[in-house]
Amino acid sequence: MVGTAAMKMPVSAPEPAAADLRRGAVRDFKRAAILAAAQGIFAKDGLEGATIRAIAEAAGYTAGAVYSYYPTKEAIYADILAQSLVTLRQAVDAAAHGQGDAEAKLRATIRAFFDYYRERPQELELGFYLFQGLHPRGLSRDFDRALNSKLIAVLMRIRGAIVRFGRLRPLAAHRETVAAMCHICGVLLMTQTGRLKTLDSDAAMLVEHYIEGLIARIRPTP
Amino acid sequence: MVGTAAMKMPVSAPEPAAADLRRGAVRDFKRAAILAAAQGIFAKDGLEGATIRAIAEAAGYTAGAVYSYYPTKEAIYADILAQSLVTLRQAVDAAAHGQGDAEAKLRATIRAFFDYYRERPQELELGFYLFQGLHPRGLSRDFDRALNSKLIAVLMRIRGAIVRFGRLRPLAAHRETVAAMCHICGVLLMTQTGRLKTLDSDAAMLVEHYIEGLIARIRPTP
Amino acid sequence: MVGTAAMKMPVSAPEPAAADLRRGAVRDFKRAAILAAAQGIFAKDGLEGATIRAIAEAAGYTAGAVYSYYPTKEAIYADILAQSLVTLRQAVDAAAHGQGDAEAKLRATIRAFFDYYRERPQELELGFYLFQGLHPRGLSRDFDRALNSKLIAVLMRIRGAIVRFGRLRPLAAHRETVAAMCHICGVLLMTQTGRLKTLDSDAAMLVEHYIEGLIARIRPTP
Amino acid sequence: MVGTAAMKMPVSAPEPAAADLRRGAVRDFKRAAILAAAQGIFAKDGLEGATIRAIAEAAGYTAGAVYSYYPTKEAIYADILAQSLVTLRQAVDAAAHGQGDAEAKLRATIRAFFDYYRERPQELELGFYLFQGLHPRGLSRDFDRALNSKLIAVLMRIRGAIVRFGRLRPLAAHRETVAAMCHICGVLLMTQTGRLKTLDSDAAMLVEHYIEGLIARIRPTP
DNA sequence: CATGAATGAGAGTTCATTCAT
DNA sequence: GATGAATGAACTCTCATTCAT
Repeated sequence: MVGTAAMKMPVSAPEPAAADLRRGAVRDFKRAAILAAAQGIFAKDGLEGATIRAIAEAAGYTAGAVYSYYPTKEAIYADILAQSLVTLRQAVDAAAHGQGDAEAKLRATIRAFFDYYRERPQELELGFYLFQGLHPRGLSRDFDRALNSKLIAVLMRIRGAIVRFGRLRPLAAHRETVAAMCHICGVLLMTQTGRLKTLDSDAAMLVEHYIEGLIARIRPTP
Repeated sequence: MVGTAAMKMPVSAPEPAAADLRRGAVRDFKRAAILAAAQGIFAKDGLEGATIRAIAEAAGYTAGAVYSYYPTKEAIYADILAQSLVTLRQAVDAAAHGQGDAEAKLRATIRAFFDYYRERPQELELGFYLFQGLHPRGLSRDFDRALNSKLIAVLMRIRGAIVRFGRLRPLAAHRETVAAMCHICGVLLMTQTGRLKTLDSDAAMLVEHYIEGLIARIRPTP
Repeated sequence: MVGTAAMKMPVSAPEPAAADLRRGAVRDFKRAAILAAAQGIFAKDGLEGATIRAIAEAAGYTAGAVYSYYPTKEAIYADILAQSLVTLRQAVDAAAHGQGDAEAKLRATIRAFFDYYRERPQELELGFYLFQGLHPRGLSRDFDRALNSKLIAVLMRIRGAIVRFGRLRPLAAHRETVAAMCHICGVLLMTQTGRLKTLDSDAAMLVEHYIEGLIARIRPTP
Repeated sequence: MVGTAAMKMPVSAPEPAAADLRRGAVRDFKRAAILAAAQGIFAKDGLEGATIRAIAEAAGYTAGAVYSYYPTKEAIYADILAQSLVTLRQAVDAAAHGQGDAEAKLRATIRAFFDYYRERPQELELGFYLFQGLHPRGLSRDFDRALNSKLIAVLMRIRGAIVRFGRLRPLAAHRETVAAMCHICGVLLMTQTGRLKTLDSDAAMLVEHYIEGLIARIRPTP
């Protein structure tokens, strides 16, 4: 019977499947190691300043070895960015999930967006490279679309929180969503580039200030 | 007298001082030509994508000639940025100058900041390169300071307009100033990188929206 | 007996000798598969343009596996060439065999030489690579000798046909043989490289023309 | 007056023009040096085996320097080939020019073609690379055409000699021309690749033999 | 025997920069 | 001051080959 046979399986021919699984896992692991190394190098040296050799070395490989995991320097970059946006969305989701009422959810959502990048300056920097690196010969059109859809997924969370709290009409909700993203990104930009420190301002405080303004502006009148 | 000296100039052996002046003027002129060419190339190809050869060619020179005017590719970049910030400040000044009351001045100041870069995407892009290109092996510490002081000069204009309109205390005024700059920069970032277009939003409208909120927030109670 | 051994083979633990035989046969089969794949790749990409990976893939293997059958890329190439020359000789033999008198045999022999390569541009191309690729770090001296002996075997067929028809003395026969080969090779060279097409000439007609001249030249006077 | 001014020219501003001339000559000289070095390397290592570094070194330069003379490895190769064909035509012309009657001119023309390459095995080898290297991704279509026209120019010389001697009709003359070229090329091919030596034949004798046959075949009947 | 990871050498090409003229 | 030649280091990417599994 199938059951019996299945129980025997581990005995007679278990290794191929198990070996394949293991091999796949090892491969994924190494790929991730390269990715991690690349993230550091990219953040340190920029999209063009980074070299495959540096990435490989940081991951404990020779340059050639990297090419069995990624066909191109840009492909590594693309992978990092895509994963980053997914993690960001998860972070935003998780933050909102732990809150009670709509106002708390809205606050948490925006804060999560900000905190995510504040805690990961490397990923922020990577994003900035993209922001400007697009025209030259940035990633492919396909990748650009995939990226945008991931970014929009995050924005939808913010928008949802705004609508649930403020009961705004679609257009107004959209405007507030985009404005919030712009503001946060602006603050992050200034923080990351060291301009804010010089100006003796605290990024987190600015974000709180913005949230207060937003809440006050869209709070539904009873 | 100046007149006499000037009339002698064209002849044959001008006064040493006059010759120096002329030579200096010619030199400045050529320098400016290189700068203008570089601005186009940098904006088109990025900080690392741009080559000295391309810049030189665009300016009608050979690569070697550029080195008589700038010791380094980065130095050219630095010069462009510095000049850009000066022009920005002048633009902001001019905008506020043409207005009547404090509210109009405040609106005009913020709009001028935004418009300046909206109309000069090249200079904005250049700024972005700086924002992230600083760590790698960006410009020298001295240049960084010079840059900051120029940026602060611009911010002082915004701050002044806010104070004159809102009569805020120093701390609050500072916070609103920085927040405004962050917001504008965020909007510009999103515009420039094409993210806003996708999101179907209008940059100018976002700015107006922000100005409304700001005015409402800090309008002195009668 | 062979029969007994053969019947035992499929079962489980065959006689060592039989197992060796089978293993050898399987090995030869796989070797041939790699050879066939390599022939296509070599012809398509050239001797240096071809990669072991491409050959392996075309044969359904990975690069590493190829090394179980051939120690070197050049060795594969050498094997292809050797087999090609054997097939050529067989083709020439077969063509002459089907003919009646000496004149017909001579015509058929030369035509067969020409037709063989005209119908197999890949093998011709391979030969050209050899013709020039020899010096660089071409095949070993041993292989070169083996190759020559195979080529001479073919020439002996042509020589035989010439002698049987023309009753020439050895020296004259030799000269005509070599001249014929040169002529055919020249025509093939021009055809293969596309020079003849441009010159609006027909390869086959040229060969026939040459055969006519040869026959006329050496026909024994009655 | 213009005349006077012109006579003064050498005095006042002669150097620019002279310097330019000299500079141009020096450049041409260096270019030629690189070409000569490249010819050796290409002949030794083949079209793909040759490296820019090797060529540069043989010419006493660094790799980068070569690129200010040729944009590409293929461009060097193309230049060599083009020049070779021009020289070949000149050699053929010169040979025929020194002869008296039509028969001597025909003999001299064909011999010149053969001798040219026999004395320049490097150039012959280069040509063979082309003959086969065309399909892969050989030189550009434009270059291929330019090459063919040069080759045809040579053939026209042979054809002219044949017509003047044999008074053949166009079609027959064309056929004999192409056949002669094929034959010579075939002999050269066998010589160059070392096959003839093994076969104990003398290339020059083969060519003479062919010429005899040709002359006998097309000699106008009185 | 076959795989796939990994190496290490090397190729073409580009460029900032230097320097003699 | 301007040129153009030249250097030398670097980069991305490719591949034959080896070897543990």
